Amino acid sequence: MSTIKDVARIAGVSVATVSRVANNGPKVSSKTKEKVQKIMAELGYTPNANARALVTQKNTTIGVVIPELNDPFFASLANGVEQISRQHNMQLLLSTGQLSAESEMQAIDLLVGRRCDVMVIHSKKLSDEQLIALSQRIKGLVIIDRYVAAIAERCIWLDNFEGGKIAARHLLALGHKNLACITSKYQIDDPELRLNGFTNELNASGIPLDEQLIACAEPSLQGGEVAAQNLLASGKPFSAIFVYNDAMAIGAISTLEDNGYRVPADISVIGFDDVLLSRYSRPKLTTLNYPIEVMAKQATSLALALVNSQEVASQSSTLKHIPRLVKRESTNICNVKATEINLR
Amino acid sequence: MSTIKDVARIAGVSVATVSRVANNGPKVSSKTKEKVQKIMAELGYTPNANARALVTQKNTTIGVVIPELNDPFFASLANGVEQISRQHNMQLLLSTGQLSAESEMQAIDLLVGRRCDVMVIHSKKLSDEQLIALSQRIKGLVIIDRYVAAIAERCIWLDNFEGGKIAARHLLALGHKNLACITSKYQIDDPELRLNGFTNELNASGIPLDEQLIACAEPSLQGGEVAAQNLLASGKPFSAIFVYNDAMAIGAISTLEDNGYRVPADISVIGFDDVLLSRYSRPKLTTLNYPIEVMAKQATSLALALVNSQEVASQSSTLKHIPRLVKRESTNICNVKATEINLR
DNA sequence: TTGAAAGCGATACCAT
DNA sequence: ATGGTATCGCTTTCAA
Repeated sequence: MSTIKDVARIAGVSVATVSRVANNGPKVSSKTKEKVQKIMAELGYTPNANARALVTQKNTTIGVVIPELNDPFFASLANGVEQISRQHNMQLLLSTGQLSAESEMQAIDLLVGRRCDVMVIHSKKLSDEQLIALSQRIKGLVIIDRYVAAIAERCIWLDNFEGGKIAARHLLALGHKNLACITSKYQIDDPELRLNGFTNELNASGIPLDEQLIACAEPSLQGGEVAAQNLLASGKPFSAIFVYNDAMAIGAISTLEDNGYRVPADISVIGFDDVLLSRYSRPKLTTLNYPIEVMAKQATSLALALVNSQEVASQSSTLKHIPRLVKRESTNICNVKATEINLR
Repeated sequence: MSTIKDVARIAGVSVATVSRVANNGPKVSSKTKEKVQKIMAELGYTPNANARALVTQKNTTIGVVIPELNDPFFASLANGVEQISRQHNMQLLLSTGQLSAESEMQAIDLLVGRRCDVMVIHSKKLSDEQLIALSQRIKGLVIIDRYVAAIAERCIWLDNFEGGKIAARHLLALGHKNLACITSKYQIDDPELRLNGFTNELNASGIPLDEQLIACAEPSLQGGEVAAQNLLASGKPFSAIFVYNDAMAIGAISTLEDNGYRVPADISVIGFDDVLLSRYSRPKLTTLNYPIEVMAKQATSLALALVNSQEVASQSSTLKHIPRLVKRESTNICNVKATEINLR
C-alpha cells in the first residue's frame, strides 16, 4: 500500500502539499494539484484512516453493540444506525454482546480500544450502574431499548407498559371479556412491563385477567406453541390472547388451529414488534409496531450530537416511543357463540 | 482518554515497559508488572488500537460488504462472519453496498482506507473485471455468493443450477407432470441459473416446461402474489410450482389459497433459501436450504488464511456449495384429480 | 530487566 | 503557494 511519502516523492513535492491536495486544502496551485492527483490515482493511493485518526484525534467510526445479528429485530436496529452513519460518512463497527454481561462489556471495550466515541448500544445484561459508569466515560454513548433513569437523556426507549395497555384496549373494544396472555420467561423488563400494562388496563375496566390464563415460555415459535397448549389445557375459556412477540403469536396461532380453533373467528390473537414475519403469516398478524429503525436512527443522531457537544434538541419527551397498533387479520370482534364453544 | 505516556509517567517507568506489560512482553519483573497494571486499571487505560495498527502494520478488523442489513439473508451472512472474527479476536467493519455498483465500490474503498485487509464481500453489481482487479489489490478479499472463474479460488458460491435440478427432481419424483415456475426479474445470475437447472432436468425427463408457465416478478411477497395470479390467468393447468425464493413462494401460496386451491393438496410449491420465514409459514414451506451462514464462516476463514499466506486447504472443490432439499409441508404427491379440476 | 529513540502515516503549524 | 518538522500513541530494536 503506498503512502503519502511515496506520492510526495514521485510527484516531487512535500508531504504537506500532498496532504493539502488529499484534503482539498485551501492553498494549492491548480497545476500542482493536478499533478499530485494524477500520481495518487496511478499509485492507487488511499489515505490511511487510522493514521489520520491518530493525529486529528477524530474517529470516523460509529460503534453498535447488539445481542446478535441473526435476529431480524436487531438487524433492523443495525440498519437504522448504518443509514445515519452513511449520511455522516462514518463507518459501522459492529460487535455482538452474545447475551452475556461479560461479552457485552467486552464488546464495548473493543470499541473503546478503537477510540470509537460514538456508540449505540442495546444491552439487556449490563446493570444500570455499569451503564451509568460507561456513559460517564464515553461522551457519545446512547442506550437503546432501555430506560435508565439516571441517564434518561441518553436513553431511547419504547414504552412497553403503554404497549400492554394499547393491546388491552384494542381487545376490550372488540368486546372480549375472557382474556389470556402469553409472556416470555427471558429478557429483563420488557415482558413484565407489557404484562403489567395489559393487566393494569384490564383492571381499570373491571375485567381482571385470570392468573391461570397467563402462560410463560421461551420467546420463539416453539415457545408460543407450548404456551398455547398450556392455555388450552387449563380448561378455562378465553376468546383473545395478548402475546409477548410476533414469533410466539404465530406459534400460538398454529397450535390453536391444530386444535380446531379458528383465528380470529374463534380466538383473537395480538402480537408485539411488527416484524417482517407478521406480514407473512396467515392470518396476517395484528400487532404493535415497535419502530426500532426510527429509534435507531434517532439514537445515532443523538450520539453524534453528544460528541459534537451540539445543542441536543431538548425535547427529551420524544426519547420515549409509543408502539402503534397495527390492525391486521388476527383479531376480530368477540364471537360469543365461539367463546361458549370454548367452554364445551 | 489516557495514553501510554500517562501510565508511564505515573508509574515511574518508561513507555517501553508499559508497552511490554500491555502486551504480556517477555522480560518484565513481576514487581514492575504489577505496579504498571495497577496504574493502568486506575486510569482505565486501553491501548489505542489504531496507533497499534499503524506501527505493527497489522489490522484487527475484518470488513464485510453486503447489499443491506435489513434482509434476513444478509443478516445471517454477517452473523457468520461475525462468529469467525470473534474467534480470532477481530472486529467487524460493516458497509452496505445499497444495491448500486458505485456505492459497493465506495464501501470497499472505505474498508481499504481503514487498511482492512481481510474482507468478505457480497457483490451483485460490480463487474467481473472490477472484482478481479480488486482481488489483486487486496490479498484477503473473498467473494461470497458469486462465481468468477478467473478468481475461482477466492469465491465461495452456491450451485444455483444444481439447485434448480434438485427442485425439478423432487417435483418429478412426486409425480408432477404439469409444472410452473416463478422467477425474479432482478438479481444478476441466480434466477437464470436456477431456472436453467430446473428446465434442464425437466427436459432430461421428457417433461418440458411450458413457456407460458414461467412468471416473472419482483422477489418479494407481493411479487409472488402477482406472479401466481399471472400463472392462474394463463388458463394452463399445473400441479406444482418452483419459486425463486421463499418470500415469493409464500406470496404465491397466499394467492393460490385465495383462489380456492389448496397447498399442497391441489398444488405443490417449493421455495428457495430456507429463510426463517419458511418455518413460520403455513403450510410450512418445502424449500432448498442455502447454507449462507456456513458459507460466510468458510469465506471468513479463507480470507484470514489468505492474508496470513497460510496453506489454503487445497480442496478447492469445497468452495462450491450445493443446496439441500428441506422437505416440509408445501409439496406433496401429485393429485391427479386436483389437476383435472385445474383444467375446468 | 529497563530505557532511549526511531518510525508507522498522516496533519498542521510555522517558515519561507 | 510550498516545504520542514513536531506530533499523535504505540511497538520495537539496540544499548545499557
